[in-house]
Amino acid sequence: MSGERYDHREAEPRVRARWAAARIDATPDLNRGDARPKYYVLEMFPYPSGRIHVGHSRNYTMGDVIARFRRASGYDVLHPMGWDAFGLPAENAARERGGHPDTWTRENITQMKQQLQLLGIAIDWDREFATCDASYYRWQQDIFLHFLEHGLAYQGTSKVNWDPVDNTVLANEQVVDGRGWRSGALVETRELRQWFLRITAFADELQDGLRTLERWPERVRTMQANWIGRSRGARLTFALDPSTPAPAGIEGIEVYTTRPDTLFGASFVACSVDHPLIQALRPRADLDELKRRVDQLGTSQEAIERAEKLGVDTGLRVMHPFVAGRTLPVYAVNFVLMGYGTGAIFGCPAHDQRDLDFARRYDLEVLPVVLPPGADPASLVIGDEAHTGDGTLFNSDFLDGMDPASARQAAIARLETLGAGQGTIIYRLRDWGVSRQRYWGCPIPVVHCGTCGAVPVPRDQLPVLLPTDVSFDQPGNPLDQHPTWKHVACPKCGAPAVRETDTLDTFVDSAWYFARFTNPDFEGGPVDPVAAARWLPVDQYVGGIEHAILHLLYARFVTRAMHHCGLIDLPSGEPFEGLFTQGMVTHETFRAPDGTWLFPQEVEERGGTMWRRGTDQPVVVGPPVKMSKSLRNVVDLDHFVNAYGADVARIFVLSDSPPDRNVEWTPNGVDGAARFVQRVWSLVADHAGPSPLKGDAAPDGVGEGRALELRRFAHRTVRAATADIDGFRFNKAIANLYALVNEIRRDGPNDDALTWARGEALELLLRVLAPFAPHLADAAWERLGQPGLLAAMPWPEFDPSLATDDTVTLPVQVGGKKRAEITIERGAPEDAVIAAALQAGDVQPWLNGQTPRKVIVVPDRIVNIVM
RNA sequence: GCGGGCGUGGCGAAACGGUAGACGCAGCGGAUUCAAAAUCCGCCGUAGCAAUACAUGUCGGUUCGAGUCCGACCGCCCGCACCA
Repeated sequence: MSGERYDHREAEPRVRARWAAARIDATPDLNRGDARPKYYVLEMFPYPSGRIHVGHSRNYTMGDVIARFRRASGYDVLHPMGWDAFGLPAENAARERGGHPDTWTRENITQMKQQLQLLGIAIDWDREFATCDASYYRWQQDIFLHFLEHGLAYQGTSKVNWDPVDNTVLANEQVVDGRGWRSGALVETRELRQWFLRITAFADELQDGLRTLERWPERVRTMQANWIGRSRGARLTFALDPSTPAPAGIEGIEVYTTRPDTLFGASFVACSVDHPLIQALRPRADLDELKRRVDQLGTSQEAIERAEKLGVDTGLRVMHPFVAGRTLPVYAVNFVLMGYGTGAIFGCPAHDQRDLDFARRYDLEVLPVVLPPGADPASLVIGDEAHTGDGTLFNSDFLDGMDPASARQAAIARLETLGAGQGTIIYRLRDWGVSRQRYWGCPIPVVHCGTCGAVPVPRDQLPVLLPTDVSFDQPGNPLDQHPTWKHVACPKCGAPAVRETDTLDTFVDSAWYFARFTNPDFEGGPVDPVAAARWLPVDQYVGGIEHAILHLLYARFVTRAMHHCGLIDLPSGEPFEGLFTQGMVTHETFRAPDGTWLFPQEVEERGGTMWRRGTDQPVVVGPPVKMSKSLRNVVDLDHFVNAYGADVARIFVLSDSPPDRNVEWTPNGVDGAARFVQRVWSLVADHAGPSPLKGDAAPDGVGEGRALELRRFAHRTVRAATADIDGFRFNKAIANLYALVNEIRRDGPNDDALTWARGEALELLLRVLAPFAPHLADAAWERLGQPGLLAAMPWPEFDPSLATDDTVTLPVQVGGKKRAEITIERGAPEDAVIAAALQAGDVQPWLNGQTPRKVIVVPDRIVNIVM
């Protein structure tokens, strides 16, 4: 043992310099003759929020492992990086600390880029851009104009959270318990003119396309399908009962339902407080009060749905379409939204939980019409739970005896005959409101003219640049308050007009950046058709599960819309062929007696409990949660890399936990990874004697004994670890490498054969380790005197004859419990396996001398003797 | 509230429906050391001297065989359209 230590402070920068000189991160030239199959790896680009911590590193490390693995496996790899740089936090920072959002953002980008480089992530930085670069958002404005021309962008109105004290629109995140986060004022709801993108035009395609995404997690596809929410149902109109007083001009209420089969169980009709009928009845004290309460909930769906179900009886009644003389009360309620369906529903309490809760509260009739299987129609009582499952229709006239699915058809047919309604398909998905009343975003390229209306900014006048001289000392949108910026001549008639002061939702920025990466300098349009055709779709996209719905759906939509406008040629419309959703890095939280959060380096353990470092203050330790600056449970990347090295961070965040699950950052786990690095190094430093690494021929004896065992183990490890990387089981790949290190270190005869086998195993180890711990692997390669860079070498191959054993050990079960093991030739015929199993000594006592009823043999896996 | 997911030793985990606990951490014992750190070797689900029994959030089901499939429940996590 030489005792030589691996010095990451010396090795990591040196190895990175060698990579840089060899340009291992460069994207291969499109036009070269010997192009290989392409592979586009992309991590969701980050919001430049400040310094990164070790928690951020996991996403990029995973992408880097994939990129390095694919590069070695013979692909032309594109692995770019950029910055999702517009958004609220920069504006908040400007308001709180002064300065300009642009300055704050650029400083963060500089820092984060350095830190990513420190981690050794092999990114082609030549393609870097930030969404706040005018050279990027200029093309986004161009895309917006195309959408406008194709009817995919339009103006409408929608509700926003309004802070009456700050006179500003609040994000849902900025509404805390119904109050503005800064002012504390009760939030109001306002209806504003806004820009929308017509995502609903692609609802069917977006839903159907999910079926083709075979390399997406099933749960993400399910969530998106539910979000789009295509449903078949019926629109029908309940005619107002002429004997009740109705507002002039309103003769009926149109509702949408997915359950026309339950129409005979209807006991009320419920309208949104914003429904035209309810508006026509106002002002009226009880309705006004309900409207006020609804408005105070804000616009978030969660708040609305969690609120207690409330309603006001309008006093109006409507007539049942199927039953002459039967009328239903009409309520205004707080749980029906104007934006979904027709803004009105009929309630069938027996078969819908929400309707049942409402009916119980207001003492409305509960009439079951679907009889659960096996239930008795005479004694069936609906308690606190609605029956939403299958059954047989009863109490339902012409539908009696049908199952719900047929009853739906029959009810729709009858409605259509009566002229009272028709079958239809609707979507839960709403058009995408992209207007934001904020400064730090992409300006919407439109001018509002008193005579010409909304006029697109001519293409030759793009980009509409954000003004830099803005002030954040007053609330509201700085663009709106800017003294000159918005005042321009109408592009059409030349009369004085004003610019649109709304900017685009930052989800628009991230909905097409992956396409721009294929040629970020292209001047002929948003996307270079040649480069996009070469590189798209992204072969492997990596990011957090929190983006399962919105970001991914918007990107799928924009890709289709761009294809529709001829901006991109991607008939599938699917930008991401493979998707992997990674888990977060978590850490315990620490809290001082006075309630302030403490950084991990501010606490220490003494006598089994945690104390504030150097004091006698006890520390409250909280459970591990996602690393975040606000809770201070973060480990700074620069400090960590200085102390342990980038590779220890890389190994740690990928070992221990499956990549799609969270991993808890612990000091002990870090030490384990650091120990592994040193073990690898000592194997390298101590390697001497005959070795394939020096070109020595295999000595006699490598085909037997320990040498053969080690060779088999090493080749098996390459096979398993390769499959693990390919299948995103990075934790298992690393566990296999740990096991290989243990195996190389195991005692054995001190002979040339084993020494040579160790050299072979060491080479295979380093080559498979290279994507995970690239600095260590290349430094070790150099230390072994090998020429060139591991980072540029092809992926190692294993010898199938060594990776497969010719005997297998089978467990023998009796009655499903393991009683013995037999070792037998791989692929032995079934009767030989049965004979060996029945003769096994440990099996005999369990047979009691009887003949088994049955013996189940799973070839090369298991034997089960059934008595 | 609605939609989606997860739950296995003291801890992170592994396990094509086929030997539950690979690999790592912690712990325990030993070697080395004047001593400690580091390093190395061994043990390590629970009960039991052992044979064995019991163990994958809880309860039930399918199967020769269930951590894995099905149903109900409990707990935690993600999303809910203006955080990114």
